[in-house]
Amino acid sequence: MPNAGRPSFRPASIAVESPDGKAPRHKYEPAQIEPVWRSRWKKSKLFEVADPKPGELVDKFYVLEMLPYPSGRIHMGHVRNYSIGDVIARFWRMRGKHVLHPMGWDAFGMPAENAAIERGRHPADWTHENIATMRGQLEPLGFSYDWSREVATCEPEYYRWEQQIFTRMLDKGLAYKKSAIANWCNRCETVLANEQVEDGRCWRCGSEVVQRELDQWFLRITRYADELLEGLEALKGGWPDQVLAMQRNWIGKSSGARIRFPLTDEAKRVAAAAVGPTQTPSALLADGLDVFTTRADTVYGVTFVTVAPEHPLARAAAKGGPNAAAVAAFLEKMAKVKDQERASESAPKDGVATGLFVRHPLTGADVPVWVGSFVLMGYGTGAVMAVPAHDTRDFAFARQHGLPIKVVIKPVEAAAPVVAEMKDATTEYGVMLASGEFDGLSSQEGKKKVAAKLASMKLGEETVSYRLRDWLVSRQRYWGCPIPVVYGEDGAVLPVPDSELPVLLPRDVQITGEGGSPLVRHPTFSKAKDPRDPRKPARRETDTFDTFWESSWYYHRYTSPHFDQGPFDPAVAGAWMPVDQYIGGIEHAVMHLLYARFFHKVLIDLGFLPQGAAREPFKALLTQGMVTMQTQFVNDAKGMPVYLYPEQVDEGGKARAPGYEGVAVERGRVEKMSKSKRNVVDPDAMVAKYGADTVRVFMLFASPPEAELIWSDAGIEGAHRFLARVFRTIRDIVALPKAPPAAERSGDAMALRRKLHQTLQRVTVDVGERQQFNTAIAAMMELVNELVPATAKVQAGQPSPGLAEALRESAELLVHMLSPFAPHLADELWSTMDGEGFLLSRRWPTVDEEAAREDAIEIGVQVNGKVRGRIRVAKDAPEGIALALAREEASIAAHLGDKMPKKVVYVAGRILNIIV
RNA sequence: GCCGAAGUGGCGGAAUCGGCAGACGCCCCCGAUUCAAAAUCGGGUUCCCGAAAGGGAGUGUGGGUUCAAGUCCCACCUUCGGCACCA
Repeated sequence: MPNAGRPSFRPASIAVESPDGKAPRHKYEPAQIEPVWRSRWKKSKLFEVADPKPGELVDKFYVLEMLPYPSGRIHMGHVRNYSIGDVIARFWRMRGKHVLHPMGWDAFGMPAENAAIERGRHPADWTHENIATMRGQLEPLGFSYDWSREVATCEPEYYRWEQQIFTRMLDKGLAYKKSAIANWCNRCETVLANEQVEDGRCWRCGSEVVQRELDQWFLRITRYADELLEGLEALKGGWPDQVLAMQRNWIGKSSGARIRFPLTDEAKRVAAAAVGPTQTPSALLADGLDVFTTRADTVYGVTFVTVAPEHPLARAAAKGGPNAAAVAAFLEKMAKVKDQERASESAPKDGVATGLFVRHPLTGADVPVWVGSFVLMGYGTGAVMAVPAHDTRDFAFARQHGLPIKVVIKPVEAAAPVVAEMKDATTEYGVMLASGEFDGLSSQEGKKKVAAKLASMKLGEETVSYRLRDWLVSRQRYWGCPIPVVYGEDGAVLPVPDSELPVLLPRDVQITGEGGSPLVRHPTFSKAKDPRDPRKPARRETDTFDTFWESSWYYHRYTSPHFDQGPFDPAVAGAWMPVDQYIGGIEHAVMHLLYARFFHKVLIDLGFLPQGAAREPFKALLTQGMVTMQTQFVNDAKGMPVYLYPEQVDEGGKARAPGYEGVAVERGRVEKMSKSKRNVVDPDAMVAKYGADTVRVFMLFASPPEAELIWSDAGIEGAHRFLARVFRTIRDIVALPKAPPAAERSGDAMALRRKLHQTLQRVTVDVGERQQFNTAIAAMMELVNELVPATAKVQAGQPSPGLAEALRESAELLVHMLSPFAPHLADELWSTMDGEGFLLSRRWPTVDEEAAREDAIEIGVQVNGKVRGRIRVAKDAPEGIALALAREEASIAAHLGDKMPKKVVYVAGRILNIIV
């Protein structure tokens, strides 16, 4: 973009006369500078970006920060996230990219409902107020958002489209209903979120939480399991390896075999009796008990079979099996224990015998069926064949319950273990034994052959299993997007037709936290008409969507936020997508990012996006760490900690809180900033005190983006001092008398230019490639540390040809480099040097490689691996020269003595190591 | 428990590909400036021994590979993130 014709702006800062009447001084007053520049940016619509026109070749760059939940006030974690995003957005715009940088609100969610319960506020009012407050808090930080694209997900203009997407998913079989377990409080008659369960009790009334089955909506994300897994390959390099690993493990693909153990007659009878005459038996029990195993080679070592407490056979055994009472008691006990604890390896291997038997598919032997705490219904088939000799958990279970152990694998070059002497299972691959026709085969071979044999008997097959489960999207809550379905009198599940969308969330509800979802109790909401025949009544679905739904597609909506013919304009979305840089907390590494990836693929497959669109929505991902701070507390009469806000502690470490005045404050651990621990710093107060630029620079300087950031008041002072130093120094440079151009450059001038261009090089790489903003700022600090004495030298009139020009060049390049970090200050300083327009509209400066070049560098010289001195040599000096120089160095010669070097290791430009 | 990270001076951190540990900032100390203070400017600042020159130790712990390890390998400890209804 050419800069011609742009007006220059007047500086907003005012010169202050010093009281002694000497030269006017300039004081860095952010409060004077920042509002002026923000209003100039706004007036010129600097941050609004036009959509690429069809067919136009645009070098676009989509920078996206995870949209916030409007919880009430902005916290430092948001400020950090958005400061990182803003540096990236501004940097790439200066690099000539056409940048999209939007912001919005993830406005549905539980806290709004909790506020309604606790304070009687309507969730809609509470949410809208919070959005207004938080938008107001973001404004003074000077982020370069295109606010004309703002989105709030609780608006019908937004959620109507996710209703439409849902009906399309329903058509394709991607959405379905099945029974699932939820936390249930009998007293409040309501479903509880996991975080609302404290020690197995309801957080509100304290009564015991039970597991209850409900018919719920699921999305078939498992259909995309393979693609979600394989897609990770394409993200290598752009996404952190750790996130890719977490997603890979979450999907948890494992290859193995499904093996069917036929039921004995008695087991069949018990199973049939339990399901009753009208219901068909579960698919899991149709012709036998299916297990999933990755070790088909150990099938001859099966001594029992373990099923999950939720397994249909366990249920049946509890109702009518030979050991029904004990099984029923066990099932009741397990209903109160979370999967996480049940599956833990150190957990007791609780279990109970069902008294039922199945037949071994190859030997025909009767195998007892047990119910085990560690078997999870959600994985595989909810049943495992137990091979205690070769599986750690089965081994522990067998020992605990006195079940037989049978060795069927031996190491290749050792004898088979003796059962009586075994202390643990031997899980390594080896050679099969005591396995009939398979004896002598390797584990790898055996797995295939066993599976093939079972397949020929129609009692098994090779298969893959995923840890990933289908996504449960139903919530029995009010403040969410209504699921657009009605149920006909005949029980038919009927999607709401497009013409009747959106299904509006009614405003007139009673929110008490008791008696189930407010939508169920609403007088008219659930009363609907049958779309097939409007004369017939139908019952409307009262569940709402999981709020991960909204955040799974919002990044598309930003591309055409006002489009009213569909969720987004496919052409515009196609032009902007994929997101080039996504930035957010590491806590979203698995769920949000997996759901969003899934949605993006579904949107393409449903035709909402062009078929040829890139199948991964986020090309690059930056996961930032949390903002933490020391907690401080005093002890109350019972010795319990009473946490204090930072402002409740005076400099002497004494409390100022009511009731605890003057009490010595104890310092607790450093924890994530949270209201409950009161270790919070209000962004507003910091901006008021130091200015937005200082807050931004500190956030970026204090830690690398992916690491935890520990807030410190002293640290922010340092950031402020740096900016004040930049301000003063550049004003001093601008005020220098103009000298005629020097014909030659002094050593000082060359050294300064070298530092300048090396700094530009470092900042360019640190921001553009490494995304290490702390080191970029450190580099600029180093430059300023050299500008200060150089400026003083010129001010003092000491001759140094070319230095004044080098200083001017430095000032000019520095404001460009600094502008993504401290945009208000940079534009202000730019205006004092008669710069045109805004820095954001200018091009990022180019490194003068010649000026940056370093001819001689210092390298360390080691004697026997210990550094004994340093020499200054050319970067590519040959070994002979380096060695000769080293010998001349007294400190090195002293260590060498007259010993002959045994070996010399020389890496040019890095190290010289002499071994004697 | 499982999956993924992190651990470096008094503090936040730097060291980009195995090559000078501690860049930059904070704190603290000394000096200049000032009637004085703040601010600013200059200097010092890993620890131990030493007056100094210099020497020794040192990147969570224990081992290993290497001419050379904060960086690679093995084991362990501690802290943090996620674990499917918090977002």
